[in-house]
Amino acid sequence: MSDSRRVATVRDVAKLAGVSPGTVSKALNGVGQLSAETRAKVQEAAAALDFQPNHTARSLASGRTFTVGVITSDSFGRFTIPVMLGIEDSLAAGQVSTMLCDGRGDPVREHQLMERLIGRQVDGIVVTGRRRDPRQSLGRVPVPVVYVLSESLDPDDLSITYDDEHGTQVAAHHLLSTGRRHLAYVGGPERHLASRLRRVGVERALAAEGLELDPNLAMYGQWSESWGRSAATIVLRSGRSVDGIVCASDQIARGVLDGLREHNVHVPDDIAVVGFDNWDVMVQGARPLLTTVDPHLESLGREAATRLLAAIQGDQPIEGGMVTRPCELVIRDSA
Amino acid sequence: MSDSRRVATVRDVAKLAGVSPGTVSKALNGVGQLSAETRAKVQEAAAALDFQPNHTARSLASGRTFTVGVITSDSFGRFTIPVMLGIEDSLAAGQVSTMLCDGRGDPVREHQLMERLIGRQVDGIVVTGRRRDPRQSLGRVPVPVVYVLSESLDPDDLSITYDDEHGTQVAAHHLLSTGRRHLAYVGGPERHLASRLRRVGVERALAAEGLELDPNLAMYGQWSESWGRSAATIVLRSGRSVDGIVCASDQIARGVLDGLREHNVHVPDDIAVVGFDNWDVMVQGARPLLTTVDPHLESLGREAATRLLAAIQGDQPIEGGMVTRPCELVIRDSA
DNA sequence: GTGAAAGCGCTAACAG
DNA sequence: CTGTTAGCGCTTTCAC
Repeated sequence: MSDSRRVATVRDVAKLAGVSPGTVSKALNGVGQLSAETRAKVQEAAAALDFQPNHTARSLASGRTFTVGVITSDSFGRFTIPVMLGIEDSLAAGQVSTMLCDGRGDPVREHQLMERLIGRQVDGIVVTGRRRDPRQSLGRVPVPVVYVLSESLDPDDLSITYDDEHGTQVAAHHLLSTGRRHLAYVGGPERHLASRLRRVGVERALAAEGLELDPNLAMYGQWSESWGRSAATIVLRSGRSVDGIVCASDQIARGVLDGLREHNVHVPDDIAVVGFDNWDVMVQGARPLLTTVDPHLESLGREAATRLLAAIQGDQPIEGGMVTRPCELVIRDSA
Repeated sequence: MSDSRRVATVRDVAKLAGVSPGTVSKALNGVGQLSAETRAKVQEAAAALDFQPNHTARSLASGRTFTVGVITSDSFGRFTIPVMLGIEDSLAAGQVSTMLCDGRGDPVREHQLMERLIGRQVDGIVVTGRRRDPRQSLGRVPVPVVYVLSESLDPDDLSITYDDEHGTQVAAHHLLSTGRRHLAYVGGPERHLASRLRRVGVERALAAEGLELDPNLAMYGQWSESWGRSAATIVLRSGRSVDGIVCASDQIARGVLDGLREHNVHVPDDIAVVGFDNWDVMVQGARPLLTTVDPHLESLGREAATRLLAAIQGDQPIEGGMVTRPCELVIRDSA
């Protein structure tokens, strides 16, 4: 379906309202000083003509496109989505739209995307990625940039992320405070920063009670359910009387849960289990419902966008550094 | 980090190359007739100045923004992502970017988004949604529109989607061709078109062999794992000697698998199970690995974008109707 | 082949 | 308070 009537411009509105185009602009944008009367007259005319300002022309004249670019290395995946929702949430109010690009984790491609976004005159850029591992900086960019989730290796960039260590620390603390004493940690691959940081969190919580994490019960593996199942078996066969397991992801936790059930171990009575991510699909499918750590990705996105907006409007320039937000433990039935 | 050197314009390039701005435009865009020599000179100058054309200005002058809007009702969810990947895939070649908006399934909001996109002068719009259920048309829009996944109720719109019925038909056919005779169907909510169509597919496949789907073995429930678990129990308690189960989603299938395992039923030897979606997370976590139907969402997105591009370039106007693409059975270990 | 000129639709600076 | 005047950076006739 297509409608080819020519669309109204400021000139048409001006003519109908009996004023000049400049006045129309001021009236509709609420800038400058105008009599309430004129303003009303213009608004009426605009409404009558169903006037929609031409965004492109506005951008060219004002130098702002009211668009921010988002470059992700997560292929629009599970981590990017909540971050995007947060970004949109805080941008929508300012009538700012986003342009999502998938860098596929390739620095060269990311750089091209950045240049393309710059060519499109975006007002700012958010860079986000799969997981926590630090990433290369985009380098010099003529507009403000904020990194979310994956921190930039350049300390002059602003990175906003969550606190892995704190997340598992809270999880382990919960286990300890409900009487568990012998904890195990089931991580993802050791090469992933998140795996290592989350282990430290468990150790911290134990240390606070004068306890230690048995190195044999601190394991690295994959980010998968099947690794979780294997890990459950390993824990049970270890001969150690484990009564609580902190997992580095909900997927792993689900595997652990399944593994334990197959060995007729009752959760949470015999062993309590905590996950990480608060990923609804995993959490809801798990039996019992999974107690897990929520990194609040959406609010990270919201914060990134808010900072970016402030920088764009010139209120507050971006200053480099790491912002690390706490996680929250969501208690359900597994611990 | 920020770099405030003024960026080069066509005028700068023109001056350096010793030609006029108009010539620069022609040389860089490969239009009109120019001597190879001049063209080279201009390209050299552009490179020397690291010239990046201002997209906004180009849009204003040419009337095309090389941007298409995508309105989804799926909150950037699981169904939108593959579709988006497909769209990007086919658009990227033409240097076209996308603007993703979340309509949250609210027709009013969707309409606002559409107007906003039109205000931003997008060249075309793709409308996509959660699942298959038909949706209201956006109505009159001054640019080409293509609906993907959720078909438009207006037959004058072009809708591209996959064939639910065919999907489960292929699944059931596979079960029958490997010797199963007594099939059950575990659907999602009956109010969802997909649930009903997928049931029909199973019936068709059975009919082709002179068999029927026992109404007691055709069930509707939820799109969840826990419903799948319940359904497995129902099937086993039915007293019917079921040897194959077609599920309306991978999540349901996973639940069915878990339910069967708990009753010590062996899959696929005792009962074979097929899912729907080919959703990696579910498929990989399932035991045994799930045989399932792939609706090829990505290629639907690709096709939608290709059609849209053709319409934008004026090659081929959008004509209304439904395009329904077949699904593909992906055989793994559960059937 | 190439240059000059007009203009896309809007905003912004400056008069009045 | 409001109108006029210049552009924003590019494309695109149309002369030459």
